[in-house]
Amino acid sequence: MKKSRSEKQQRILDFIRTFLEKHDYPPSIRDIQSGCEISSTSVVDYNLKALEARGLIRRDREVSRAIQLVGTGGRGGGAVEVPVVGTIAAGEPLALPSQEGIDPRQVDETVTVTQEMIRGRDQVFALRVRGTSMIDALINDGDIVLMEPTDSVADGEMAAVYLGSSNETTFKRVYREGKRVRLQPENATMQPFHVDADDLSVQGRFVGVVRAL
Amino acid sequence: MKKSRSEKQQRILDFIRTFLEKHDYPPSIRDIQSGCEISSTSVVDYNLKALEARGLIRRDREVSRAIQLVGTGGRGGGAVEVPVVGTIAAGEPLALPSQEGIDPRQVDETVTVTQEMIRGRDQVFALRVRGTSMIDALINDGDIVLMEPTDSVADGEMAAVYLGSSNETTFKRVYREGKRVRLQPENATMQPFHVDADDLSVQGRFVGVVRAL
DNA sequence: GGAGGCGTGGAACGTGTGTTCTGAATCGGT
DNA sequence: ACCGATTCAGAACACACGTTCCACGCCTCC
Repeated sequence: MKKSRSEKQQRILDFIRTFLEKHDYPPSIRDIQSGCEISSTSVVDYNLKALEARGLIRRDREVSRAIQLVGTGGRGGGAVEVPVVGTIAAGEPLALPSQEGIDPRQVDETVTVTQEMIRGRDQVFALRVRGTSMIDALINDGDIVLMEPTDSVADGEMAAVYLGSSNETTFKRVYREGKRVRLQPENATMQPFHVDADDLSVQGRFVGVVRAL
Repeated sequence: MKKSRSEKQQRILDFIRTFLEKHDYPPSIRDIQSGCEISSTSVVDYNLKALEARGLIRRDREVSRAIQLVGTGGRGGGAVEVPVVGTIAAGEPLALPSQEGIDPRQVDETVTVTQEMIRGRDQVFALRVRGTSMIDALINDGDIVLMEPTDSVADGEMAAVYLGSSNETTFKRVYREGKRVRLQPENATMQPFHVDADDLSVQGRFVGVVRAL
């Protein structure tokens, strides 16, 4: 009576999820055993190790109930971890990771935001802002902006744009003016400047800001 | 060397919160013991029972790590519901509920913020800001500010203050100047004004801001 | 058929962990 | 100063729990 390899593991995973939802603390090995009608604790341990190897959970050894879901957005709550992938400033280059599939585990810094801040948007990442060029848009030096990957924005939107000729990335409002594009700071003491539309590629659209406290 | 009754319990509560944030599972009694530098497990148990009696946590007996936060926002997962208790603006009165024991269930509107925004502070409430008098502090019309109840603030802090003679509440930076107090807007086009220190009572200290998207 | 890998059963071991008990220290009010 | 209530210290107990070990059935491949 063999079951497919992942079926039992999937069942364990679901049990952990519902248990977590119900109790707000993770189940013990023996909770899983009785909850999934498994005959032995060693079988549970065996499958938990497999799940950990697959990266679906994380465990702390020798600690009871030390099971953490890492698969579907951590815990079901209203909070989301967003990776801070770098710093953005006028006049400085910024290397962005590949747009798709940013792995939160590869980024050592993350910010926690509520789901309503990203409103269901996918692949949101975050950038630390350097400088006060967007101060009038209430974005200060040191703030963290949430960005949604895209390659085009509507007129007047705030976006992170890459300028090929000068190899730099900057954060401005973007206005199309024929074949040229106007990059407008939100700072009364700064002047807008214009670049060729072909020289510019949009990296991401502004979604929200998190104040650095 | 006696500490105030709730100080140790507050510390335990904060520790549980941060532990939960870091590990995604609740701490054991001995985790709390070492984390809060408490000498005995029985003391932890004693205070946990007190916290449970006050309704701030929930526990399952005979089960390890079965501590659930119920006080501020249910789950410890990083998101907290903060009640929006009113609107604050220069020149308009505002009725604040009793400082202590604001019941989130009595307020129909709440904002969801991450726990790191309130950093373990207790009794945080929120106010919707009307007007642009604090625009230079990056607080705009329509934004929601998080406030911590207090009756005194350090010089230069932003606070919600009530002026008895004019029966109004306003949100400004507060500077003591002898027997008078200077209320300083954060808007270059506005002038500060002064009130008698006796006429002023501090309602809450600025903790953070949530942008209205 | 034999070897090896994989999933399973059952049991035992060591320790992590909640609980409880006994006293002492501290606090608050009369 | 006295006394009850509260809080704290330290130890011990009982068991919940993660871990490990060994044996067995099942499958695949040579």
